[in-house]
Amino acid sequence: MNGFYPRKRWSEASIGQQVAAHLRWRILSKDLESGTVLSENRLSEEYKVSRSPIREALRILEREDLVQLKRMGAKVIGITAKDIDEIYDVRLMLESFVFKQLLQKENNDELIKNLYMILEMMKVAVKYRDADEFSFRDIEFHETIIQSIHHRYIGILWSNIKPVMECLILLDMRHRMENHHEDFKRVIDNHALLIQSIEKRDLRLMEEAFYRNFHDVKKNSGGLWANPEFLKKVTDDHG
Amino acid sequence: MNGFYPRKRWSEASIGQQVAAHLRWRILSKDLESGTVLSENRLSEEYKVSRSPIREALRILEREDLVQLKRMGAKVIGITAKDIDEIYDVRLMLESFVFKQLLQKENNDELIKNLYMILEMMKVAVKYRDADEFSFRDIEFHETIIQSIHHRYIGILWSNIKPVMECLILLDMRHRMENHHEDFKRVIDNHALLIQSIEKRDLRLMEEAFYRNFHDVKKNSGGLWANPEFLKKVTDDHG
DNA sequence: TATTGAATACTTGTATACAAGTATACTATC
DNA sequence: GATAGTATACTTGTATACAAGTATTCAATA
Repeated sequence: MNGFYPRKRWSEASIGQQVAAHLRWRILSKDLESGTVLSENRLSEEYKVSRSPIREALRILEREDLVQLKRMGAKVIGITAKDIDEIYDVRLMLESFVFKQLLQKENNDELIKNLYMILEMMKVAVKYRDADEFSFRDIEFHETIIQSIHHRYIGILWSNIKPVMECLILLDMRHRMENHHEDFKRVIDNHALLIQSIEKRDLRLMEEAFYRNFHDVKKNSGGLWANPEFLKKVTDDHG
Repeated sequence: MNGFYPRKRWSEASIGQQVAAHLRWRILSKDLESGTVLSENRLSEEYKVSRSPIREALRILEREDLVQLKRMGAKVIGITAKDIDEIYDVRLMLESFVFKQLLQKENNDELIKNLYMILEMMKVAVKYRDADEFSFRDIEFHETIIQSIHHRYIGILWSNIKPVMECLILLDMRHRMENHHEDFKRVIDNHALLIQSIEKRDLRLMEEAFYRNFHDVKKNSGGLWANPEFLKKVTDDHG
């Protein structure tokens, strides 16, 4: 398994949440193949905990559509290349919504300041080649935008896709940091562009920034999703 | 409490899901006031079941942001008038996204056929003054649109807001059926307009249909949200 | 009177026990 | 050999037991 998460305050989470995070990681990194059937008892033995937290974990993953709870065991659903495209689509949808709301506010200075600060931190993370730190800052960047309008249901929706995105970005960034370090400049630039679009209230610019990021992340560059081996695994999944 | 749900195959759901549905109803119908602290033990006694399903129920409601799980008890968050506005916003966002995807398909006949069928059923429900049936068909109508593009994460997001929307619509429609029966013609018309916009691939028409429905549902007509007494309760909540 | 401190009651998180249902494997029979 | 039927092992759903931690209450003391 790809080294799992950085131990980032997991200690204060319940065992169920920890197991969920671990299973999520295993599913998204293809350690657990799609179609695998998980039994509460076996997981209970494997993780050396009782069934209660295991059940909690499976419910969490069910909500994220990573497993399907059936009469007999929890079937791993996993994620395909198409799904990865789609989850980025959804984030774009959320941020477009937010952007339009921001246009109606007279003052977004606070948000812009925060975004620039996060951007600086992303640069530092690149400088020190810390893929994990970069990933978390990346997530924080987008979360900051999305939460800036204090829209309850937008927040709920975001919280629903966040864990999966976090895993995907971590996986991707770790891969890039190893193999395609030059990518990060482009990613940074795209984020800078995004801030500027908010500053200038320029919808076109925002869409361009998104389009570029979309392209850079998923197609033209050396991301994990462009890795034929990984992609094959990902594509075969739902076959 | 407002009569609760019609007993619609609840039997096959687990106790936890049933309790969650019941609590959701109590929260959204303001039977349980915002700020109330629920204890697993007390709920366990009240519903005459063990803590296991109660815990499951509370986790479900936490994901829907209806309660906040704290160290000591689960605090009811409830819902405000602003929240109701926002959840409709979010559904509009989802359906706009879907609409744009539908524009790229060459053939939406199947979807359109299904929508017309559901619309007919809504008319029948009105004719027989069955508010519950109407509500479920209404939900089904929108769900049919949203699921039509088979977009995994859009589906997940919808499943997240669906239970709350279902409750809200049920509450609202029951109220209208009693007090403002004439409203239903307008609602039907708006839905017909929405189908036509898909048929004609007319984005403007869709937005108009949405705008009308939005207005009819929440502002100009005799819905529950226009009921000063209920609205006061709703507004005071987060105070 | 105000404050400190201990006892108590209540909270959640986890482990375990039990019940009901399902798939599987094996045996007996045709 | 094929099939029907039963026994067994495994599954989830629910109930209960136990542990650790927190708020509250109430009394003793400054």
